[in-house]
Parts: sequence; C-alpha cells; structure tokens
Amino acid sequence: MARIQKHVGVELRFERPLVTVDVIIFTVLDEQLHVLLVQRPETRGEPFPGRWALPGGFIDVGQDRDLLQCARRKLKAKTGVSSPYLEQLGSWGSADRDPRGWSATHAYFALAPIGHLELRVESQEDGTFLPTMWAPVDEALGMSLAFDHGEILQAAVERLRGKVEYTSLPAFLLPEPMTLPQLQHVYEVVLGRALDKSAFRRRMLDAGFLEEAGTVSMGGRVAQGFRLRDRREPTVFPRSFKAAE
Amino acid sequence: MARIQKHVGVELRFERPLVTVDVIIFTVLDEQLHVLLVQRPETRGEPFPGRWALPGGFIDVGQDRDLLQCARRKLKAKTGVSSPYLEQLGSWGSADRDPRGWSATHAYFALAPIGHLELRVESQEDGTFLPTMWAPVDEALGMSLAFDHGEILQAAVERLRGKVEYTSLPAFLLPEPMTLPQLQHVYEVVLGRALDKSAFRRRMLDAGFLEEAGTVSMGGRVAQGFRLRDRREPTVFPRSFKAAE
DNA sequence: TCAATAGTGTCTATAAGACAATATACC
DNA sequence: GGTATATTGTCTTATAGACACTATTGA
Repeated sequence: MARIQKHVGVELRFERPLVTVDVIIFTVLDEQLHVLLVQRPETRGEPFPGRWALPGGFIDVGQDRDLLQCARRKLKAKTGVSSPYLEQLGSWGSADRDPRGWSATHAYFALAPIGHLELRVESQEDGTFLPTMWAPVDEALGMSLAFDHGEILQAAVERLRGKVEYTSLPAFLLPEPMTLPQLQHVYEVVLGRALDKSAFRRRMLDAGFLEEAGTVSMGGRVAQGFRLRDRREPTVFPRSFKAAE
Repeated sequence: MARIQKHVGVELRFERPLVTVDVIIFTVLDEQLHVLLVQRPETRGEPFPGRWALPGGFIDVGQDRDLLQCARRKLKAKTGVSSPYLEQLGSWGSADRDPRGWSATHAYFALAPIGHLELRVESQEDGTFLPTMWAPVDEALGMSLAFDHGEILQAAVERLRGKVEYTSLPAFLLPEPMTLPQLQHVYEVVLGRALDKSAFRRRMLDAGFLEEAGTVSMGGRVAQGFRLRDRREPTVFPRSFKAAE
C-alpha cells in the first residue's frame, strides 16, 4: 500500500533516537532531602557499569500508552507507591549523552510521603538484582552519576526548591494526617533555612488547601491534624516566601 | 520490522519511537497575540494532510547535536530569527498521537520581537512549499490542529500567560529600544486585561532589568527608550500582578 | 491653546517578617 | 509546677492597586 510505503520512507530518512524515561523521586529522611538512586548493571555492553543513576529506562511501546504512564510504571516498580505527586520536569536529548547513540530522555519528578515507602530492588529480566538507595541530595549532586543524570538531578532540585518558595508542594512529602509544625519542618529542610512560625501558619491556613483531620500528639501539646483537599495539584501562594534580597 | 542494529540486546528488545521537535512561536500583531502555523503537506501518506500544525519535524541525528539546537534550527528555518527567547515547554509522547506509530515530541516555545520577522515558506525536500501564517491564538485554539498540537498550544499559552503575571517575559516580544507604554501594552495584550500605569512603571523600573537607551517619539510626549540588560533570561518579580481574587 | 501621550505622587490594602505572649499536654 | 510543644496577637515593612496630578511634545 502506498501509505505504508511512504511511512517506511520517513523511517529511512530519519534514524530514530533511543527514547527513555527517568524519574527523580524525592523524600525527606533524617532531616534531609533524599533522592532515589539505582546502580547501573555491570553487564557487558551496558553503559556506565556500576555507576549510580536515576531510576528509569526505555519506553516499552507495547506496554506504555504514553509518557506519564511509563513514568508511573517505573515509579511503582521502584517504590511500590502508585499515586504520589508526579510532574514532568523536562527532556534532555543529544548525540553524546548515551554511548549507544543519539538519545532523548523524558524526566519526571515525584514526591513520596515519608514512611509510605518500601524500597524494592530492581529486578532485571535476567534474574539479577540492582542495588537501590536513598541518597541525600547534596551528596548525590557531588557523585558523578551515569549519563547526564547529574545535570538532570540539578534541574530537579532547582525546580523543587524554586517551587517550594511559593507553592504547597512540600505537603506531598508528608503522610496524612499532617500537622503544621511537621509541614513547616519539611519546608525548612527543603529550603535549608528557618521560617517564622506565625507567618508560616497564617500562610498555610489562608491558602485553604488543608482541611482538619483529627489530632496528632508529638510529645507536648496535641496538634491539629490536617489532610490535603486535593492530592493532585499544589496550591500557588500569592507571594514568594523570601520577598526581597 | 525491527531495524537491524549493530548495538546489542537493548535495541532488539525495544522498538524505537519516532522523535520530533515542535516550536510554538509567539508574536504580537494588531493588538493580539499570534502564533505561527504551518500547513501539513498534501503528499500521499503524510498524516493530517492540509491541516494546520505547529512548525517542527523529525530530529536529524546527523545534523542536530541536541534538542535545543534542533529547535533553533527549525525556528530559524521558519522565521529567519536566530536568537529570540527560547525555552523548553515539555514533551508529549504516546502510542496514538501520530498514525505512523509511537511518537514523542519535544516542544519549545519562542518569543519573537514584532517587526523583526520575515516569514519564510517551508521548503520541502521535494521542491514544494508549505503555506505558513500568523494566527491569533484564540482562533488557533479553536482550529483542530494536526496531531495533539491543539493540546500543546494550549499548554504553551497557559505557560506564557502564567509567566507574564510575574516575569519580564513580554519584553522579549518587543524590538529595542522599547518604551514603558509599549511594554505595558504588550502585557495587556497577553494578559487580556488593563494594568495600572503607575504600578506597572514602578514594578518594571524597580526590577532593574532595563537600561536606558535614547528616546522614542510616538506622537505625543517623547518617551524614554530602554534596552534589556540580559537578552537570555527573564526577570522574576517578587509578586504576581494579580495578588488576590 | 488643545489633544495626545508620558510620567509622578500619595493614599490604601494585603500579606509577609519579627517576636512576644499564651495555651495545652504529659511528667 | 515544669518542660515541651502548639497556637495566637501585634507591630512593622514591602509592594501592589487606585487614582489624581503634572510634564512634554506637536498641531
């Protein structure tokens, strides 16, 4: 058929790049922002053997209907979490980021609630396993990751820190019910600086993205528990935390 | 029909998707935000024949070193502009967005100064030409574009309108030297609402991204001309224009 | 002088920062 | 009561909105 011939034509003119999806999964552990890393296999022919990398891999055109679904599949395979906050970060593609050829990756970033995580070792098709770990982001950034994953992680951290200044994103890093002191603590960990208690509470409550949900005791006075009204999208505040320089 | 590759296992296991880059090029004409569209060829076998689409196409792994360079190449081919503001918008990939197979596109959006534009008709390899036009975005959004370009354009317009609330982006839509009344007018066109003159001027001047550059006469009092200090990145304002509902 | 456009001054409103004060829990 | 944590109150500050006012150019 002419149509099919023409399609073949397109494919002959343009060599197809490799296409992958990578996921940057953040959580807060031990007062620090952490990111999930997976060790590259030592198998012959695999690029960057033994190096740490972001979890991800090739799109399976038979299994993945779209990019987001592919990202969710990879996220679930690594953490067991099926519905955390997930947003597209961007794409990186070039002739030299993968020694196997011209490749493009679609990066997504995810925020996983602390304590809701059961790490799963990566199972390879050949029956081997790949080590997985939570690395503090500041360490991970100095680690010389596989591919251009250092650059991608850098962009993810900048995006997260940037958005934390004016959105409710950190709420996705906490299990429910959460308290305002807990939430403030997560903000402070991600931003790397202290925030004023009073201003923080006003801001969160005025934004209206929380609803009351029981009480939580943490050793002193019992705290009000809260739940997110919307688990899909963060709330945008009218101003940034740090107004001026 | 898997293509024979010299590289190992990976490529035998995973069929490669089609990879393209599309560019959303905005400008302001006749008091309205416009976007550049290209008509799809009528050639047999081409998808969406005769429909309007965003300019773009396949990555040429021989010619394009990376995604950004590919976007710049396509931008220059259509408008002749070589260094406008260009940022990545996101990527769209799925099994059904292109009838030729699983495909992923990397979308970039560009802001081109009014008056610096010479439209070039798209020259095909077979010697034919493709019609090109500036369409008002509101019309383009109702047009049923090729592929998922309607959805991509929608995202681009939302991103632009969103960023215009708290960045100096509209300055990239004006040639230099520009005046504050001109800049305010572009803001108003993009946002679709009027802004207060006094507050606008304070905000722009306090942000410090403009430097004086001669004077410009527009029929009444002579206006101060300005130039951008940095043609690469917009300035982010500490607050949004519309603080509250 | 008038029309048209550019630019300024001043008051108010909103929300953030600083920081002191009060409230509730458990021992 | 004492300690630890949660919550509130009040004053100041930064910047946006409203809107009236002044300034400069050309016909």
